[in-house]
Amino acid sequence: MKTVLVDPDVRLFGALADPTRMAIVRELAGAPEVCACDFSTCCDVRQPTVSHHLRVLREAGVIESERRGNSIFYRLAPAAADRLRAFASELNGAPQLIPAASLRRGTVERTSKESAPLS
Amino acid sequence: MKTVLVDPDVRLFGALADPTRMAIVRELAGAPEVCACDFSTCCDVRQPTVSHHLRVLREAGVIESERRGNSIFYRLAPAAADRLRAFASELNGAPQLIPAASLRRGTVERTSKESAPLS
DNA sequence: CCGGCATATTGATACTTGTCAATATAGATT
DNA sequence: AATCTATATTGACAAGTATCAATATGCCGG
Repeated sequence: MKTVLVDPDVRLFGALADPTRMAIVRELAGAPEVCACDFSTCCDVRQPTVSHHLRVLREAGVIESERRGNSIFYRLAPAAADRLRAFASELNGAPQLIPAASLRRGTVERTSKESAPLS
Repeated sequence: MKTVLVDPDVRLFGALADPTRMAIVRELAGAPEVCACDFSTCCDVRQPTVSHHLRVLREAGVIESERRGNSIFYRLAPAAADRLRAFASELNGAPQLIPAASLRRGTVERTSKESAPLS
């Protein structure tokens, strides 16, 4: 499997980038845990499809599973929300090497040819 | 286009669920803005592919663009990180209707047949 | 150990998507 | 206007994925 070749963040976002899986995740966000058998109804897909999506979510680290008797219960992985927040911080908490203001004045070089000031 | 039919969050995660787009986003996280012409080199794809990915990211609300002369400069949309954090809160800040402890004691009913206590 | 229930896997199919070469569009410069 | 540079669009193709029916596996109760 390519499983290990993909960036964990890309993996995480890929897991959340499907309407059925989003429905599963939102269902899990509203309860401490949910039996696998309950997703089929709420997501309007057949059982094998549910099973497939649960696997994707689990392998991406979004959910955790626990067998109890015949049933398997799923819950959100505690780390999932943290990983999202960490990525969010990566976005706007970035080390600002060059102050945006100086760029606006055209006082620093650019990698591209264009160097006109901002409109 | 189905454009408007898809959940905005699914759209957002879909935009981040590709290694090339992730590279673009990370590049943008390290600088106030980047010229479109610079992504082709850093992401090792041809210009039309870069253009395609930039469109996906823009339509998902991840990035903003601004034309300046011949070039077009891109930067991260300020709201992007906030949306990620909001979703993260949706995950673990969920309204806990039933205290997890009572479930653990088996004092409430479940939608499924299984009702054995957690291991 | 057998039948029944819950979940997983397989195989097939339709749809989506990432990529590129070729071409089009838009702005700037001469 | 002609042309150059930068970006976008188109069309084609390969690869990936979501879905299902059919089937397999695993667990429990008799």
